[in-house]
Amino acid sequence: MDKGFGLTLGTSSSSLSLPFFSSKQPQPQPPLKTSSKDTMFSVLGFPVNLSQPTNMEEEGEQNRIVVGEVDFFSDKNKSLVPVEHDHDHIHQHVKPNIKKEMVSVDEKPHTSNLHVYTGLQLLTANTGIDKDDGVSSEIEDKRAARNIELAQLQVELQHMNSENQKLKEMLNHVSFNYKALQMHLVTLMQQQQQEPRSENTENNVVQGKAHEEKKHGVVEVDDQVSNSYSDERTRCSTPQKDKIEATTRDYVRNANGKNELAREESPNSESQGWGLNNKVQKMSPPSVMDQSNTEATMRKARVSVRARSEAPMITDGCQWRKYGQKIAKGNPCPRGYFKCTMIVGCPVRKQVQRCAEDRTILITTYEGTHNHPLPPAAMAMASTTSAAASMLLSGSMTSSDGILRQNLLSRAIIPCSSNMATLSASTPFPTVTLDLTNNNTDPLQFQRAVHNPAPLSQVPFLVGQHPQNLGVATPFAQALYNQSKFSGLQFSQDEVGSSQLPPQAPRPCLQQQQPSLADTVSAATAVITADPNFTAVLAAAISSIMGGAHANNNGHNSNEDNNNSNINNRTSTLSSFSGN
DNA sequence: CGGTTTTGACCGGCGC
DNA sequence: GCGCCGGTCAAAACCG
Repeated sequence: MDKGFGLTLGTSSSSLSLPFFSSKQPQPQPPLKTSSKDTMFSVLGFPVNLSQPTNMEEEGEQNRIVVGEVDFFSDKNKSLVPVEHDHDHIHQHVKPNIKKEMVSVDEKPHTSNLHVYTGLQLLTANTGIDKDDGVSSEIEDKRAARNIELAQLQVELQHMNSENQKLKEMLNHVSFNYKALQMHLVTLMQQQQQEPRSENTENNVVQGKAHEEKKHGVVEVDDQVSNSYSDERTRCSTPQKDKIEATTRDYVRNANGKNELAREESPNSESQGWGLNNKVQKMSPPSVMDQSNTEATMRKARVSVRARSEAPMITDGCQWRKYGQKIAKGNPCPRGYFKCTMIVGCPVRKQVQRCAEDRTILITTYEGTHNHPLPPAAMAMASTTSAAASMLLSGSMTSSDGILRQNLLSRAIIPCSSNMATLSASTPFPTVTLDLTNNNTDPLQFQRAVHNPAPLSQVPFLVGQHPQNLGVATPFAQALYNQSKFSGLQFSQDEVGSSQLPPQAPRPCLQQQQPSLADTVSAATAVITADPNFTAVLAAAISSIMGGAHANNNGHNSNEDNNNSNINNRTSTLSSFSGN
């Protein structure tokens, strides 16, 4: 049964005075009225009163619509089409109005003729007018599907909006926590500045040493970190005169415009970014020694990387300036000294020297933490060295749990710990040595070769028999992998060419593994990142370290700060790692 | 010409 | 106290 629906188009005050025509025959139209049965809505901007079935007429397969005195029908496309009998009339009297109103409709955001027709369709559905016509029902199905799709999109949009809102809230929460922690840190620092350093003074008395960084003109106070190492790395006390002289020298050099020297002469300048007054620190040693001492220790902590490279220096993304070269004892190869020149005042330095036993091995030792933003290419290595240094320090506490935590982290990062990297607390500076050469089966051996003193203790640190696993599973390894990519070393034959190697040079073991290494690295990355437990385990390990650091560094908020910052470093590296 | 490298000198720690 | 050694400085040389 064909059913149409009648529409009465009118204004709020009166019906449209449009000539009436009908496809069939003119029928008297009732005046615009709104009854309880009527449904008012808008078509093309006109208020439309749906009054059924008074104006409904039979129109074959088409839906007959009577708009005011104008008779319309809805064609297959649901377009409102006046009946064709009087086109001139339509064009003359109706079409202009319709066009005008359609334009006005289209100009409305999110409003279109489709909506109008959809409204009609919905009205059709709401009014219970069925169309059992096959074509119309097909169209209806399509439109229904479209409506469903639209509804789904709207739901999805709402969902995304709510999710976005949640993310905003999370961001605000994190920002708030960050600010709160920052405030807490500042408060603790201020409190500590006011407290007498009785604890460390007692330590100094007990040890009979008041450690002073003579060259820096700053007293270095022993803390747990320095206690944990041999006395080799502690400095004998010097009279106040030396400090004054050193400080005076700094100021003289400052007057000479040697900014770099001024920075170099004072490790405290590393704290300038934290808003601490360099001069005040020099003049009031006890109050700020925790941070300066920690930073000094951080600067002393080193990360040594062994990698095969024919290049004079591996590319790690940072800019370096060579400031010296020495022939070290026991190694005919000169050792180059480099400073980071990314910004003036960056405390990071590195030493580059070829291994005496195997000159294809390049030993790069990093020292310090960058105090400036790093390019992405340098991020991995910088965060790795920083994390390594802080890990070294956090694990070097006097309490045994330092080692415990260290192992925990290492095992969390690399479950199958082995001998790829070693940690030495016996050298003058605590050093983490990472071997990428895959040559040494005995890390202690090369450790002794690199560091003259025999290790008092070697903490089995990270890493697997398989450097492939190392390559991505740790921040270290990620950085090393990147580093090798940067320097074009062993990990890919395509990236640097093996032509850099002298023909007579024996192929490194790792290089023989090159073809499979990159693939293995990718596979390992996929496997590890696919493991949901990995992040959890790592987070637990970091939390453990942080908790332990808090316990151990009770009252030593500079260490806490370092730990926090380094946790950030680890996290950033982890993020980049996870992003692979 | 400005930045970088080279290289001899210098400094401080440490062992004898 | 002296010498050795690692690390740094700074003037000169070099380079783009």
